[in-house]
Amino acid sequence: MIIDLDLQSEIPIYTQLVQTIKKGIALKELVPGEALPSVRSLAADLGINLHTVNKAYQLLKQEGYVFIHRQKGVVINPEGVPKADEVYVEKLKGDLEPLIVDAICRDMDEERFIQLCREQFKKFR
Amino acid sequence: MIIDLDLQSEIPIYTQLVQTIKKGIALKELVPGEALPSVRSLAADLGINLHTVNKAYQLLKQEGYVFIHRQKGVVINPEGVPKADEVYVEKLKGDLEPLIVDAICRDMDEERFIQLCREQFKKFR
DNA sequence: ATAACTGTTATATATATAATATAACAAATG
DNA sequence: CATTTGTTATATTATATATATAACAGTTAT
Repeated sequence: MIIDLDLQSEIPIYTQLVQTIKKGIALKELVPGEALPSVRSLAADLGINLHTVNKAYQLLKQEGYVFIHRQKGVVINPEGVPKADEVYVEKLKGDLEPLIVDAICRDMDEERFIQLCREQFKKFR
Repeated sequence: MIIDLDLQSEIPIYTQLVQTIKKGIALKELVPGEALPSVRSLAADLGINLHTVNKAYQLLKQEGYVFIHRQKGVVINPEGVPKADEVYVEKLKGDLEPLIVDAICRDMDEERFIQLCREQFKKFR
């Protein structure tokens, strides 16, 4: 799995890590039950601090993406990622709003916006 | 125009301000050519610092949402907000990706996602 | 003219976040 | 017994956020 970080980005490194791992799951490059590298080895591979990796893992755990076994390691949730529930949908609506507000202000057609979404979805099939 | 800020939010105040003003434009509560409050009066109304308001206005200016006349004031771009161009579309794709990655990981149906987008669009018609 | 108002610039401070550097701990594994 | 796991703790640096004051240079209204 390729993880290319942009250390100059305004997006925190741990956020980039979280997104990359989620993308790996969406692409099925990472499957339920699969072990992730230890915080130390991944940090060494990426040339970053182990606490930065740990923070990413903790966030993934909090969202139900991974299980963390104290003396074993980090594993993609064997049950699969928790399904979309009401809390998640409300959060998604809140995240979508500013994107759609921008699109409307810039006079982008609803159907064009939808088309962009469909193209993104297509990348994961 | 109602601006309710959440000072405890992890979202910076100036970002909340930018989003609220953009939403006002999308809802046509704010129209091209319309003057916005001065940095001082808006800051006083909201109980925040004038530099926080100024930062929001500068970002809106940078994105072409407003014009700032040095000794006159801030005005919604009379020409209207710049249309969606290629740069914008690329940025939108990048902003959509993490939302769609999450949706896919949580096994949300593409059509359900689209449906949520359409509902958001409906709020602005 | 003068006072009040505009955005702008400058300086300083306080707080929080992000990232790093070390070190040590407890439990499991080789 | 040494190594590896995540965890916890402490400290430091840098940056972002927000505030507080003050002053400046034009513009507008009185």
